[in-house]
Amino acid sequence: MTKPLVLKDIARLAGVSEMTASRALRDAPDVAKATRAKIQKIATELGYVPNRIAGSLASQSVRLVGVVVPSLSSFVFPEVLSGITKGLSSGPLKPVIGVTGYDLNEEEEVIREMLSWRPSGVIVAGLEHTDAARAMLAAAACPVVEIMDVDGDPVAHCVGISHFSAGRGMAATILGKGYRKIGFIGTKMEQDYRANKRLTGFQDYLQANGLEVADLERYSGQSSIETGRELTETMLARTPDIECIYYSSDLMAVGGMMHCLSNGLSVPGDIALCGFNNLELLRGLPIELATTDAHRFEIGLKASEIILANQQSDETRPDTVVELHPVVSFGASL
Amino acid sequence: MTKPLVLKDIARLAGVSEMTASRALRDAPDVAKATRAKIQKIATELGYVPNRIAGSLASQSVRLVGVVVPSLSSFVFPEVLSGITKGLSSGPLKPVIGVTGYDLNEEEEVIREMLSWRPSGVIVAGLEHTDAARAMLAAAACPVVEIMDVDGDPVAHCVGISHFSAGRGMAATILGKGYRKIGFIGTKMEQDYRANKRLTGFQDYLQANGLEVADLERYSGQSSIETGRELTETMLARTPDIECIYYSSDLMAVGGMMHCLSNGLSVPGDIALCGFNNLELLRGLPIELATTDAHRFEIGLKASEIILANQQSDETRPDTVVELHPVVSFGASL
DNA sequence: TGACTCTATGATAGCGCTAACGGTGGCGAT
DNA sequence: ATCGCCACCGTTAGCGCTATCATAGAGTCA
Repeated sequence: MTKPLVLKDIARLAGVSEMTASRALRDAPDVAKATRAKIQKIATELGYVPNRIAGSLASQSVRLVGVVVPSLSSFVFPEVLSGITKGLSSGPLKPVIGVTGYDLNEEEEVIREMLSWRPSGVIVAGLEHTDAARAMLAAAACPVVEIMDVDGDPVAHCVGISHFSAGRGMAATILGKGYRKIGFIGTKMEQDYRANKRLTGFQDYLQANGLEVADLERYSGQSSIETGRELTETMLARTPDIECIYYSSDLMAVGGMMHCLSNGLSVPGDIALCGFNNLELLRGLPIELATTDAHRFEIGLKASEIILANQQSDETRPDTVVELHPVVSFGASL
Repeated sequence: MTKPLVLKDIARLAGVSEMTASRALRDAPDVAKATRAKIQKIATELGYVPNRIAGSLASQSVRLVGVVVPSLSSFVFPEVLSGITKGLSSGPLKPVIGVTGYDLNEEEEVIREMLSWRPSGVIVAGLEHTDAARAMLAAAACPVVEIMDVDGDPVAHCVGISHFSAGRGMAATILGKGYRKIGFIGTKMEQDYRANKRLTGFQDYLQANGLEVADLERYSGQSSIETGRELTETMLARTPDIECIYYSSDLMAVGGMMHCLSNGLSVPGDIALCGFNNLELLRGLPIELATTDAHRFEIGLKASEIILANQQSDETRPDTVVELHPVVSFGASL
């Protein structure tokens, strides 16, 4: 315990050179079966854990993929991570998560940190970055995939949906159902670009149909059931004849649903509700919420596949852009 | 882009030695102001990102703390991570997350992977590990903190609550309210040790009062609102006169609540409900759920403080064990 | 037997950075 | 002048591994 165990120790004890020990422990070829077994036995017994810092430096390869997301508590990114984990599970690459808190400067920091470990790939949520972050991503010596969103100018590869058209799509669905007096409840956070794009798309579609958002309520801070509930109450008090509310997130919409349940309002009879993301959480609620599936798992999966496919760094290979198409699930709340 | 930028390049361009460049970029002392500025300017312009692999190897220090958790989608660990992030935010240490999927063999793998990077600390959820994992943690050259649970035999430092007494506490609360016919709905997953400890504590207390669990329902897979709802329905159909159900997680209890809301059952009139964790999610629901606060944020915070406090590796310093005490919040569902 | 494999192992030389120590020059104190 | 001291910068020697090439030995074939 006093002296950290190094490869040299294992080699000495096994009576072989460091090189042979290294090969044996990495399952590299060119080692006799008996030798390999002996070395591995000694290493296991001593609890030797190879120093990957040294290994990575020597081999100039780090089998890690940096994943940069804004938040883990918003319920949306864990599923993206599942997709990434699934996609990488067959190979030697492991995901490493970095969280930015929806702060572009923090994101720049996290990206710098990630790149300083010279990973085999980087996956970043969103298309909006600081100039420095964009420069780093563009100059990175590994495949880079921007995920979640396709409305913008990707640095490199890109997998996501158009939040603009998700907003339009939901507007179309709502109008199709005959609602005309429509409210929107969404985040005030400027840096939640995707939520804002949905609002823009939503407003665009309404406008194109001679309508506009009848009432708009915005909140700062994290979306939550509680906030959704409060703002729904506020909006209904202010604009009692509103027919339908579109929320920038399912969680907020669930809050709206809870307000209705608590106050004896029928959904969609008195008021129609719809959210965004199609969170797992929606299953089992008293009312099936209309929402848009954002393909979170598939986005993660696809992103990891792109990383895998670009390992042999072709450099000349063009950047992939994969646009998935958001699907409105009607639910019973509309 | 063809040739990766290294420190030597920066040094050459600035007309200084590698050592001076290194010092300048690390904000280390013994560099003249003007020299430092020049070097940093060149580095920024060229988008140089120091190679931390090399840096860490040379300095024999990795400013990373490995955090090993079973899941990110269960809503409970993100808050622990917030605590850790908060605790580390003042210093140079950064958390790195590993996910095990409640699988001890996978956990062993993740721990090995973490330790192979020679981190400045490791935080692991739970006290149950494979023998190999325990051995690695015990032999680790950095502070190790096991979190969430104190019922068991910690390898090193430990911060958590007693899930056994959380179970007892909720049983006491329920009995105190006068309920006698009590059901339990919990995970079947053997490896969710903490949930099982709560059940044991719960049963113990009932038994000590001449009672036993009137009906028991267990599920495999992740806990969810949907599953909670289904199993509540099953249990109420089988044992209609049940008075109170204790769930192994808030999410399941919310499912129970949703079943009641949908079926016009009054809570706690017809049936009382209680969960565990005191998830953020509970705020804003139509009925305030009785639950036990597991101090998730504080656990993360405290764990990171222990890591910080043990950086100067005293070796002789005794292991810290911090037991936080779960707090039952009565709610309106009991 | 020599020439040629092929397998298993070792010696050497880094990977890109930093710790540790060694200068150098300037300046004030004696 | 001599010494000491300090601020600044450079030289050297690794950190713990692995890529690469060299080499020993055993087997193959003409």
